[in-house]
Amino acid sequence: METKKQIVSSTPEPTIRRLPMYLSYLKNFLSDGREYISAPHIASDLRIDATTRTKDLAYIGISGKPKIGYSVPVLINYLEEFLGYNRNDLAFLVGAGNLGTALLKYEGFKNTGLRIVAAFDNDTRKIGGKIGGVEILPIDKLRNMIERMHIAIGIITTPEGVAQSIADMMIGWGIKAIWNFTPAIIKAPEGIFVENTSIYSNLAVIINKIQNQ
Amino acid sequence: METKKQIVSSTPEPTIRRLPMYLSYLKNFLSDGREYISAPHIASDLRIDATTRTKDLAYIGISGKPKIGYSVPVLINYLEEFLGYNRNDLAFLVGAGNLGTALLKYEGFKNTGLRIVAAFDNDTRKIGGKIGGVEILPIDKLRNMIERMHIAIGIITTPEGVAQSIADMMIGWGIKAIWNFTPAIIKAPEGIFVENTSIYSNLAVIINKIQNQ
DNA sequence: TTTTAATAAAGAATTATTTCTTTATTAAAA
DNA sequence: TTTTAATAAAGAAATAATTCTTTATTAAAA
Ligand SMILES: NC(=O)c1ccc[n+]([C@@H]2O[C@H](COP(=O)([O-])OP(=O)(O)OC[C@H]3O[C@@H](n4cnc5c(N)ncnc54)[C@H](O)[C@@H]3O)[C@@H](O)[C@H]2O)c1
Ligand SMILES: NC(=O)c1ccc[n+]([C@@H]2O[C@H](COP(=O)([O-])OP(=O)(O)OC[C@H]3O[C@@H](n4cnc5c(N)ncnc54)[C@H](O)[C@@H]3O)[C@@H](O)[C@H]2O)c1
Repeated sequence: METKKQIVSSTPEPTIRRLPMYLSYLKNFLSDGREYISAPHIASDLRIDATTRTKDLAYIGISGKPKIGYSVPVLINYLEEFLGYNRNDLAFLVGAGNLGTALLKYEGFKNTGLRIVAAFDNDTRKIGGKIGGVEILPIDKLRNMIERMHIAIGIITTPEGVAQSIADMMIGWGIKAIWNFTPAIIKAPEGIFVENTSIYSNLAVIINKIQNQ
Repeated sequence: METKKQIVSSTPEPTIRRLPMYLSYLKNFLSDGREYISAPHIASDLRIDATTRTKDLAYIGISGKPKIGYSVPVLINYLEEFLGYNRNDLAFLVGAGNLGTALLKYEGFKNTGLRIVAAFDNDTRKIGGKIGGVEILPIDKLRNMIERMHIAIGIITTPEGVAQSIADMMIGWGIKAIWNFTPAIIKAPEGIFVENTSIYSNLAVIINKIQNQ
């Protein structure tokens, strides 16, 4: 039987993961007052092959001028647009513990399009309080709130053991993407996107490098 | 001119990043009381191709039995050994703020080989105190402490702007690997390994997925 | 025993990503 | 102007990683 492969000409994931790095670098560069930057320049600073970088930027639809390079402010604009920093994506966070608190207090999200509009916990001592200006609500309000506010992104910072059940709830009530900070492997149906921020993966790479000198 | 390519037959990085996932999954599986597990079984649960998984496990030197699968306790042992969870790798953390505090309090590191033995900050209100049982020391003690304790791993959770200067210090005094949680791009000489845990990269992937439905 | 079916292992093919090479463009210098 | 050199863009090649295919192994069933 013949299967037709669907061609989804989208930006490669490695590219997407590199884009915030360019943005951080360029903002820094701009603060030095320089207006144009060239591919080889970025490449040598970032230790990425110049071609890779040129292609990354081509994906987001910006081109430079030979002999001159790219306009840094334009580049920054394009990157922010592509990364959705001009959008306003609302998210809920479940698990206002150590990590949850750090995320709720995190100033860095202000520059991105992400806004955590409420947090949920099952610890009565936390419920009713505010962290980083965000209210902590009882977990049984989650359903109503997701449905009412059409929240698309759910952040999970609960203990590993309850992560799947929280995810199931979120998905059931309409969340489209889950940002999972726990080591749990979240199972989700087709169409629901799960992104893991796994500190253990990073640690594994570090330890592996150290072991092999 | 001819250049001879050095063949470093090491475990691929994607594999290394997946290993902690297997470990988490298998520990969970073990708690159900089952002793053996097969490749297709893991594969379907983890939504990774069965071959990929078999190859991943082959890299860490474990083989299964046809018709039976792998012994879960043995698999767990091998994974923990490979990931260095039986080692005792000492680390320093610089920047005892929101994120630093979460990491210092994090119970999860206890199972891994990583031990954060001291934290450093330049905020006099924090210095002298303890977070998660770890002492907060003044930043100017960093040199002496790294040299005396032969610390190999440096964790950076300071504001982005000072990250490079902290890294330079760490490298100068003998740190071999830097775990950078800031969005800064850390420049380091050959031989010093820098691992970035970049929340922005994760966010970028999520937003990109949402934008393209 | 012999057969069967589940499974691991090895190898081949495919796909994705990066790096290298060539060509085209253009601002600045001659 | 014309030439030069820096650079982007396009295309080709190489590399890395994943997925598919075949073969070998082995415990359980017949
Ligand atoms: N602390 C870190 O630095 C860090 C780093 C990486 C990953 N993580 C992971 O993040 C998760 C949280 O870690 P932490 O250190 O913040 O733990 P924590 O115990 O401090 O926080 C967990 C929070 O979840 C709440 N909670 C528990 N069950 C709940 C439920 N059923 N519904 C709603 N809320 C519930 C708790 O009340 C608590 O506030 C863990 O899975 C951990 O592995 C933590
Ligand atoms: N908070 C989060 O959830 C989060 C998530 C991802 C990444 N980050 C990144 O982690 C870093 C820290 O974030 P945060 O929210 O914890 O910020 P924070 O301001 O709470 O913490 C920064 C800490 O660094 C200390 N510090 C500042 N300059 C220093 C110096 N020169 N030497 C030693 N210590 C110094 C400060 O005193 C403070 O304690 C930032 O770069 C941020 O982008 C934070």
